[in-house]
Amino acid sequence: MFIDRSDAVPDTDLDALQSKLIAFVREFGLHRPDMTPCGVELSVSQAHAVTELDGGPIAQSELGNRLRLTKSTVSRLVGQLDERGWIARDHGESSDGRVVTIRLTTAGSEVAARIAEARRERMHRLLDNIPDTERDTVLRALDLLVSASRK
Amino acid sequence: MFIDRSDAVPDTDLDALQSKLIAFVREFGLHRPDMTPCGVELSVSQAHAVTELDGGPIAQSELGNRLRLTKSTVSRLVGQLDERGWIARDHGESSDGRVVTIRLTTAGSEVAARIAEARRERMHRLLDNIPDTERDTVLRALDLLVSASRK
DNA sequence: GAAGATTGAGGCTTCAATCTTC
DNA sequence: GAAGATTGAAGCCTCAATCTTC
Repeated sequence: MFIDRSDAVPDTDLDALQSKLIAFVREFGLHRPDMTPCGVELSVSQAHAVTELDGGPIAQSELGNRLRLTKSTVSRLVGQLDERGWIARDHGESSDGRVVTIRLTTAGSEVAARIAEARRERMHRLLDNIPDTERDTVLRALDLLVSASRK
Repeated sequence: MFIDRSDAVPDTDLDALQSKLIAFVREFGLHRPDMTPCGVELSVSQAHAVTELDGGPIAQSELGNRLRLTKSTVSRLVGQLDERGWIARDHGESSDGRVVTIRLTTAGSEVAARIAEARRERMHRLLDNIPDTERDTVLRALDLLVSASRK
């Protein structure tokens, strides 16, 4: 009993995708969680969290869902952002007494703006190294990879 | 004094690339270094190392270069693989007494084969969710991203 | 009992300092 | 002094257990 894949993906494409994905992860430094992205003095997750919170206050659990992080990770992450004075924890926002709502402070919003600018800089450097005619290709390919990963 | 970018990349593309890249990192689980990839009981770096060593024996420093990992990380990584009996450290391979050569043991080669198969499975699931006509697009886009990251 | 949040223990990676060899 | 390798200290993330609230 075996799986028939004669009509599916050729092995050469599989090997190519593997090596290319690994190469990209390494080159872009995605295997360094505590690396300061874009030259800003914070971790990758802290940057993602602040960016996400810049869209408005959300529940701590929801932040975890969007960042794909565990409850414990989010708890400590939020604690760090709180110590830095970048976020505030509201405990009476929801009718549910268990949920903690996170919102950006004024200082936090300023950090979010700096992060956005720094990250835009890095993306700029990246896109500058890609031919104009290929940029749409890259953007669409990332869309395909994201949606394919979700399934 | 400001930078003129009228002929460069539009901001909409920058924002798009940012969010797409972040989304891909999260969806594909790239922010979890110790996650067992492809269902195999080892870390991401261990899997990468074994895969790299499957091409033949190399110096420990060279392994670090290919994996984009620090000397200390590689030292501990190699130590773990040695404890598991998957690699062997030769110390007289090179004429240089400082260099340590790493080679896969028989057990290590078997692990490499299992990893390759498991990763191929995952890539297969990923590619199956991408339309046939778009697969070349994705592969070329990854090439562009890797080379653009290197510069 | 289930869900949101927190805390303790352990793994992965980095930086800095140290040792050995060149 | 420079380069390869190792060890100590610290940050980030996960799992498991615990507490609170529903």
